[in-house]
Amino acid sequence: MTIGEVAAASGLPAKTIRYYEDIGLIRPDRGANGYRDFSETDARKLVFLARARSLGFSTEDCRRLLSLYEDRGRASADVKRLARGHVARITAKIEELETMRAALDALVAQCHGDERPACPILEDLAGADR
Amino acid sequence: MTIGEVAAASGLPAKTIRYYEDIGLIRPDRGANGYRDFSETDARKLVFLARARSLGFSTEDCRRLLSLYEDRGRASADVKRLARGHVARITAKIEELETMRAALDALVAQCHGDERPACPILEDLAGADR
DNA sequence: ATAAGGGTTCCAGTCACTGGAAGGTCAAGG
DNA sequence: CCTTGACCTTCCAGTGACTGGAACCCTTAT
Repeated sequence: MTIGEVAAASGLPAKTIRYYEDIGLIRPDRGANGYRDFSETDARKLVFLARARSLGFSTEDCRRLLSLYEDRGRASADVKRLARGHVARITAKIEELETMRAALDALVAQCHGDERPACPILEDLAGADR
Repeated sequence: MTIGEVAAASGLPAKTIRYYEDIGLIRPDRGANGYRDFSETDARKLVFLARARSLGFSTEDCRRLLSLYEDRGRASADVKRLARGHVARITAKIEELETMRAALDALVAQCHGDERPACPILEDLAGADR
C-alpha cells in the first residue's frame, strides 16, 4: 500500500504517518522507486495509533501500547496501569479547566458588558482584591 | 526594580518575564548597566499577566486584555466578549476530555488487569469492533 | 583577589504535528 | 514522445509558551 492508501484507511494525514516513521512508531518497507510500501500490519498499527491518539495518549504512551500490543506474552495489568495513569492525567486537566471556568463564569456574570469602562473582569486580573 | 524583584512580586519566573518582553507584552526600561528596570506599572502588568495566564488566557488574549486594561475609554462589552470566547474554548476542551475519559473508563473497567495477555483496551485500540 | 549571587544574551529543546518548497515517479491522454 | 496531474520524496521552518543551559557581565562582601 502507498502512504495515500494507508492515510485513507487509517484517517491519518500522510504527513503524520511520515512523522510516525520519523519517531520510530512504524517502519514501512520501501519500494524500488523509493516510495513507502505499507504492509497490512503497518496499516493495522496506524489504525491503532489513530485510535490511541484520539483517546489522548501521548506518542510515548502509544509506543508502549504498541509494544504491548505486539507482545503476545504481555500482562493486561501493564496496559491497565498505563491507561489508569492516563485517565488520572485527564482528570487532573479537567479539574484544572473547571476551576478556571468557574472563576471566569463568576467574573463574566458580574460584568455589565455595556459601553462603559467599569469592568470586574479587568479589576480581578489587576489583582483588585487578592 | 530588577527582574528578580518583579519575579518575586508577580510570582512569574524571570525567564518568563524576559519572554514577555521578547513578545512585546511589556517594555521595561534599562539601567546604565544594561539591567532591566521595572516600573510600578510594569510590575502591575506582570501581576495582571500572571493572573490572566492562570485563568488560561492565551498570550494573544493577554495582549488584548492588557490594551483594554490600559484603555480608559474601553467598553466592558469588549472584555466580556473576549472572556466569553475563552470560556467557550475551555468548555469545548472539557467536553473533549470528558469524552475521552468516559471511553477510557469503560475500557479500564473491562480489563482484568492481571498477568494474562487478553486485554479489551488493546482490542479496542486495534479496532476490534468499530 | 575572589567568590557568591545577581544580571545579560543567545541557542536549543519541548510536543505533535503542519505548511511549504523543490523535486522525483507514474499512468493517462493527445 | 510529450505533457499534465496526481501522486510520492526529502528537508526546513513554524506553532505556543515557555524552559534549560552555556557563556559572559555587574555588584557586593569577604
